Amino acid sequence: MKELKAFKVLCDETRVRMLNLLLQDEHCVCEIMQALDISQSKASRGLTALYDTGFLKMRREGLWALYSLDEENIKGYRSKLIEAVKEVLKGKEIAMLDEERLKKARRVGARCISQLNEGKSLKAGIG
Amino acid sequence: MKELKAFKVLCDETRVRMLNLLLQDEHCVCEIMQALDISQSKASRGLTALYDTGFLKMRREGLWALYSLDEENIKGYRSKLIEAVKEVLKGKEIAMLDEERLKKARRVGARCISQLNEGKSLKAGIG
DNA sequence: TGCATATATGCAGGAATATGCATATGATAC
DNA sequence: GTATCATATGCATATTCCTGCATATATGCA
Repeated sequence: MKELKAFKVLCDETRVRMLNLLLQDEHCVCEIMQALDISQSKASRGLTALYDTGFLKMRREGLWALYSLDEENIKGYRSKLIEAVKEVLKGKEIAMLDEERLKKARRVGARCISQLNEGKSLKAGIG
Repeated sequence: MKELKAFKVLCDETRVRMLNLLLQDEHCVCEIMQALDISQSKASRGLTALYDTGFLKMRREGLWALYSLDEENIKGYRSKLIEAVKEVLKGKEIAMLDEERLKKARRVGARCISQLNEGKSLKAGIG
C-alpha cells in the first residue's frame, strides 16, 4: 500500500517540522537546515523524502534547490495528513522557534545568511 | 513529540486495516485476526498499539477483549488521521475482502465462529 | 481443583530506518 | 581550466520495528 509511505514520512519529528515551515513559503535546503538547526545531510534527506512522497515540489535556481508545497498534489489523504500535521504543531514551542530561526536564515546572496552573519571577513555583498 | 506515535501506528498496513474495520463496530481480537487472516499475536499487538495511541478503547466481556473506536478521544489530529485512513482504503479491494471475512467471523458462542464452522462435532449451541 | 479458551507478552532474528562522515555532483565565478 | 558553493548520496553504524514462536495470564466452566 504505497500511500502508507506518506504516513511514514510524517512519523519523524524533523520531517514534520520541515513540512510545517514549507506550508507557507518556498525555501532552500540551507535555510531549512538553519531553521531546524540540523546537519546538511539530514536536511537534504528529509526534504527528499517529503518530495518522494508527493508533499513537496522542487525547482532549481542556480546552486539552490528550492522546495515548496506541491499544492497540485495535496488532495485526498495527503491533505488530511497535512491538516493533522498542522494540528500537532499548532502552538508548539519548537515550531515557533523554527520560524524564528527561519526568519534569520534567508538565502539572500551568494552565500547563505548564516555564514554571512558569522563570517567577519566575507567580501560577498548582499541585496 | 508524542503525537507522532499516532502517525507511526498508521504506517503499517495491518494496523490501518484493523482500524478501518473498527470504524464501524466493536470487535474482539479473534474476529479481527480472522478478518485480516493474520496470526493471533499479530492481531493482539496491532490492536494494543492502536489502543496505546488513543484510537481505540477496550472493554472485557468474559474472555473477550472488545475493541472499538474511542470516539471521545478522536478529536484534533487523530480525527484528521482517521480521515486520511478512510481516503486511503476507500474502494480498496483488500478492505472489501476484510469486510467480507469479518462478516463470517462473528463471535457468537463459546468459541469463535471460525472454529464453529470448521469443527463438525462441537456441542456448543449458538444464538 | 483442573482444564479449556481468548488474549497478552518475553524473546530472538531479521528487516527497515536514521544519521554522521566523507565524498560525489553539478552549477557558478574567476 | 581551477576554485567554491549548495546539494545529494554511498557507506557504516546504531537504533527501532516487525513478527513468529512459545509461554504467561486471566477468565469461565465442570
